[in-house]
Amino acid sequence: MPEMLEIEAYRRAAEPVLGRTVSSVHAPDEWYAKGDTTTDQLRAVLTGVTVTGLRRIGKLMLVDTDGPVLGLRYGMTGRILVDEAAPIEALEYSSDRNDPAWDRFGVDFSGGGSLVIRDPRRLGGVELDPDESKLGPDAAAVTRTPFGAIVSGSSAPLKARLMDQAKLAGLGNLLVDETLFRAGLAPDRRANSLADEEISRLHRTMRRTIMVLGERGGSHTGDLQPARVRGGLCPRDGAELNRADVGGRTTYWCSQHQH
DNA sequence: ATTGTGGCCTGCCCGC
DNA sequence: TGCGGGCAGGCCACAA
Repeated sequence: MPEMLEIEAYRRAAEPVLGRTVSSVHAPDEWYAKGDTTTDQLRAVLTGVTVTGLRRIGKLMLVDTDGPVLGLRYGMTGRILVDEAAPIEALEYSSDRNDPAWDRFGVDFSGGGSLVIRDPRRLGGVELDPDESKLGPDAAAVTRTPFGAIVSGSSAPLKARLMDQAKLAGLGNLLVDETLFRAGLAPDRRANSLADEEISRLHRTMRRTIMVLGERGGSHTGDLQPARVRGGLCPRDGAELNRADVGGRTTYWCSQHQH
């Protein structure tokens, strides 16, 4: 599913639309307009604007224009199509089918081309001028000191804290499980129980994991990923993996080396 | 404020 | 062969 790595790939794929002007807006799904935004508003406000920038904070993609900022969320199954081409053809837990009926939002540009969100399960959404201050620092960029404060500032399970987008933006279920697997930390530890050395190790490991999986091609390319099934065994030491709900998400971790 | 829970969306897969 | 239940998780509303 799209976590920050996939959203970054989407952002890069969208770069050809920089400088283009929106000629028409396709917004057939009222459910897909989030916050105070309506589909009428999307059509009225975006028609005629020129794209001036493309940014990403965590899983939120931001399209800057000479009008409002357009915020795009992809949920679990959303993909981007730029000029009819998809940079990522298949997603974990999504369909291999590719049905235009799943186009929930899109814009056409003067002189040709388009930007479309195709999302079978409608878990993504579109919002005008989203409140960027509601997100914590991006996980790929956060430095040790603020990261330490984020981890230490909560008694919630470590995994829940790392997935709290208001505190740290970008990690989803797969990236977090892979990071904790590599760092040797148990997801159900209380976040504020980590020693300084463990926080440093977690910070290093998180950033390295984001980098490595980014190079491999996505959040589903982790070493733990093939073992994330019932009865799976730890790829590092062969021990049984624990499977439990942590932070509201199905979580796999090694019964031996993650403490 | 923090933390935890449940529901939403829908396609796919498994077992009967 | 068809059918139904369970499952996936990002996000939000809500409760305590």
